[in-house]
Amino acid sequence: MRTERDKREQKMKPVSLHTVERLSVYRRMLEELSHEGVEYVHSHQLASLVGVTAAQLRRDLATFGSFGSIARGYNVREMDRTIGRIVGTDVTQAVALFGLGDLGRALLSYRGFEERGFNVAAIFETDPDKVGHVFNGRRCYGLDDLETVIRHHDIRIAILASRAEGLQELVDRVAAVGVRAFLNFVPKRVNAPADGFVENIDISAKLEKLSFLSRRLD
Amino acid sequence: MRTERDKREQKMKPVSLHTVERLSVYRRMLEELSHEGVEYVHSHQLASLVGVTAAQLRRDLATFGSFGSIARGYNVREMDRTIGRIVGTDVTQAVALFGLGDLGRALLSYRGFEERGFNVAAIFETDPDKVGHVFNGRRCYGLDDLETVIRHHDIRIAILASRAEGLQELVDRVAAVGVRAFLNFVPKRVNAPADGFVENIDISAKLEKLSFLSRRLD
DNA sequence: GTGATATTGTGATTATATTCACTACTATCA
DNA sequence: TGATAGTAGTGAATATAATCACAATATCAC
Repeated sequence: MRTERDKREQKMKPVSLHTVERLSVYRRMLEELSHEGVEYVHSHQLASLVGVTAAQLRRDLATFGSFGSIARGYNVREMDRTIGRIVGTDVTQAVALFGLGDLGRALLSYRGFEERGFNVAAIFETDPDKVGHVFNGRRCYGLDDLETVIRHHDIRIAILASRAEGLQELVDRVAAVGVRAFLNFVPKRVNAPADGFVENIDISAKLEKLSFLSRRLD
Repeated sequence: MRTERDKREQKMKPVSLHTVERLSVYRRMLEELSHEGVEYVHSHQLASLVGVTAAQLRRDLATFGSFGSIARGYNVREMDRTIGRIVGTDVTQAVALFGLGDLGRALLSYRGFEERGFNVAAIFETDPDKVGHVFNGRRCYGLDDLETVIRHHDIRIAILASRAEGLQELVDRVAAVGVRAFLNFVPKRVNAPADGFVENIDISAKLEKLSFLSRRLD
């Protein structure tokens, strides 16, 4: 049998995830330029600013259409908005934070969420001392309320900053309510639910990579 | 024409950075297995646990030699040690943390550093209220002492969690004292110094990637 | 207007990463 | 001991990503 998803992905042009990640990088630089009052930018300028080749930048953008004008380059503000539309941050999305330890607290005061249209609508914790209180203007719930709160706020993305124990079970339970995207800070492998995605942020792995690279020069 | 760099890289076997990143993932799972008392593991078992193909796992390991035994698989503890030796975490390395805001504080209490042989030997801050004090057992210095402290502790890796302003200048100054590896949490592009490496941890980019992916299903 | 210039978007090419598929082998057990 | 089942390591094939290089064309100076 062929699922709905198969059919859709067959029709849909495959997009490189490398490209999608770079869009965010371009976008940040575009906003910096916009802030400086720059109106138009050429591919080789922007590319050099973010450290990629001009050809790659053009190819990345061409994946989604044709946005530049010959001999004038790309309109900074327009391209910023376009990328926002592509990645889907043109409308605010509700996210839930799981775990309010040191990392969770740091994430709560991370301004990048709102800047990019992500609204931390709820916090979940197992610690009864935290449940029921409000942190940085966000209410902290116990896991009993999980389904209700996620549905009520229409949560789209879950940020995992909890303990490693029971993480997979938590993910599965959250996925069952309809959440498909998980940003995982916990140094523990989780399987993505069906039709879902897990992105891992692995500090140790990055550190070990750096260690490997710098050792190589000696 | 053949450049100096070409010659050097020809001698040195090129190693895929994808492979290096996966080594860390394998390693974490190996430690979990070791903790559970597992002595030997087959490529397809370990591969399925971490979500890669068995062929890829074997290829990754084969980059660095031949560690498994036919029909018995890989010795869990030995492979763990081997990976440690490859990435260079068999000896403790001193790292410095730049910036003691919310994120910096969270990183200070992140146990992954010590677990992987990284010792946060010093903190640097511009806020005079913090300079001179001790946080989580680590002394906080002002930028005046930068060169002295880095040399004294033989700092190898810099973790960037400061403000975006003046980041490039900071990196260049730190690189001038011999630090070649930078782990950048600041949402701002930095150019790697000559013979140096910058690894970015970009939370917004990961979020936008998730947003893109989950939107795609609708 | 018009020609000179410079840039985008893209087909063709190259480089890199992953997977396939098989060989040589080793532990196990009859 | 010898047959068997099943695995690691790897050359070959495939898939994916990055780069090259150029045709088409918009802008601008005059």
